[in-house]
Amino acid sequence: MPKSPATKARSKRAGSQLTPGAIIDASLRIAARGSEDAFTVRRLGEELGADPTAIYRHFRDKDELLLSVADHMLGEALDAIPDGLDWKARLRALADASLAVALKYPVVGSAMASRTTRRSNEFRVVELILGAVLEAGLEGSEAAVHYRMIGDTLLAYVGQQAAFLLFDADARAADNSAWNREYRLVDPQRFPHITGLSGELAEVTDEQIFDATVEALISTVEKRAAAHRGV
Amino acid sequence: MPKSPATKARSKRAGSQLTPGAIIDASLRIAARGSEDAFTVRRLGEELGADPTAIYRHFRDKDELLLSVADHMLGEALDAIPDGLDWKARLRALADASLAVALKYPVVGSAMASRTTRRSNEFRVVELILGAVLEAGLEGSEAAVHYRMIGDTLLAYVGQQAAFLLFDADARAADNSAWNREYRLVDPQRFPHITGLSGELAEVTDEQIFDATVEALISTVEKRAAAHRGV
DNA sequence: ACCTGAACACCGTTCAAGT
DNA sequence: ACCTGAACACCGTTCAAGT
Repeated sequence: MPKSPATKARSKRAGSQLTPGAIIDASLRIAARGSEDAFTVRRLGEELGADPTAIYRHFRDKDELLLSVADHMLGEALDAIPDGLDWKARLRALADASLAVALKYPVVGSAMASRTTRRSNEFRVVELILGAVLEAGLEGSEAAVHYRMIGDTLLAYVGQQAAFLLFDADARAADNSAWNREYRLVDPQRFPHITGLSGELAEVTDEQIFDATVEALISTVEKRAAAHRGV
Repeated sequence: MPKSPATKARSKRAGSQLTPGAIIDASLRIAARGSEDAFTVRRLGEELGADPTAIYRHFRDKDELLLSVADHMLGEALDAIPDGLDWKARLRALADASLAVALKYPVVGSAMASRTTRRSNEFRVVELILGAVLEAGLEGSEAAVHYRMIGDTLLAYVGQQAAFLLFDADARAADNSAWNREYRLVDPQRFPHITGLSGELAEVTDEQIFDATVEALISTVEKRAAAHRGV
């Protein structure tokens, strides 16, 4: 496809037709390769067939590029959420889609865990969460605080999972097997609870943890809304 | 104090008495300077009065050093938790102490958000959380899953806050003022909830968000324990 | 107006050489 | 047995030079 006649005009001078969109697309392709391909300015230049420093004509620095890529990812997550869901199902769908997109592009997912893109798709996410907590029955500053609780917790958790994917295979394996190694060998006198639950601890899955966290956020909103109605 | 006669023997050859403990202490001093002092191998050599590469005689690589420093931080957090608290107060104290220590040494706090130190103080934290959820009334795999929910969520949240502290002042200011800038200028037709709550959103504090998150974790454990007793 | 490429000021880590 | 210091293979970014 890159060699078809239709694209000839765009490449008459190799790599000289850079646009912000083309740079973001190339960034997403590199990010999707996870830890196998470092997301560097030089690698990005290669992917674009241009000089590594050409991107500085379109983005102030790498951070601004990352924010734009992250906002693109939020858009991808939002587009995966179907219409017509009630507030709980909307929050669950947002959580699942956010995790999926962060694991798909882990370099960006982890780098953006403590940032705000302040771009259009982030506005859509905020509007979605606010709509959910308002539908649940929260109002005013209580709605605002609980939106932040949900947004920050989701972002942090999802970024944490993405960052873990970026460690080299050895470090990941060591962390994953810790429950079956270091935690099995712990002194039963000093750590009776760890010893007593070592089997159950080794069997907990990432899905169980994520589900429990999301349900904790949802049921907290529900509980606050019920308390509010009771007043 | 470093110049007292008692310490003379230790410094007859400048910087030649490195120990893992001295390297960890120097790391903590650098980390405590936050974004003002980069936590690099070269900077660490300076702080120790030794060649930058001397630390490789005591730690396999920088990651192993970071894990040791992080475990030291967990010890500092644990030592700040008083005895005799009930399970809810213990979890609240752990959350507060973890946040405090991560904000005190933000470089390490943010780098370790998705890691497991597998060292002694981490065992103590696990034992504390497991003890709390067991005291609340959870058992077996339910205790294990809820321990992971609390541990992972706290670590992720606290790491996110620490990472935010590391951005340069400009980026931090831009993120903090977003609620008073970008979010105020949003299209009221497309984003009615953001528009309606813009005042409340700008006033939410980090403390409110952290408290709401910790209470969400605690009340989820309480709710599950009550459901369990009901069976 | 945009792209190039040399250059700068950094990183973490290795390894032969010292003591 | 431990420390040194040159060296390597990287980073992001700047800036004068090209077109």
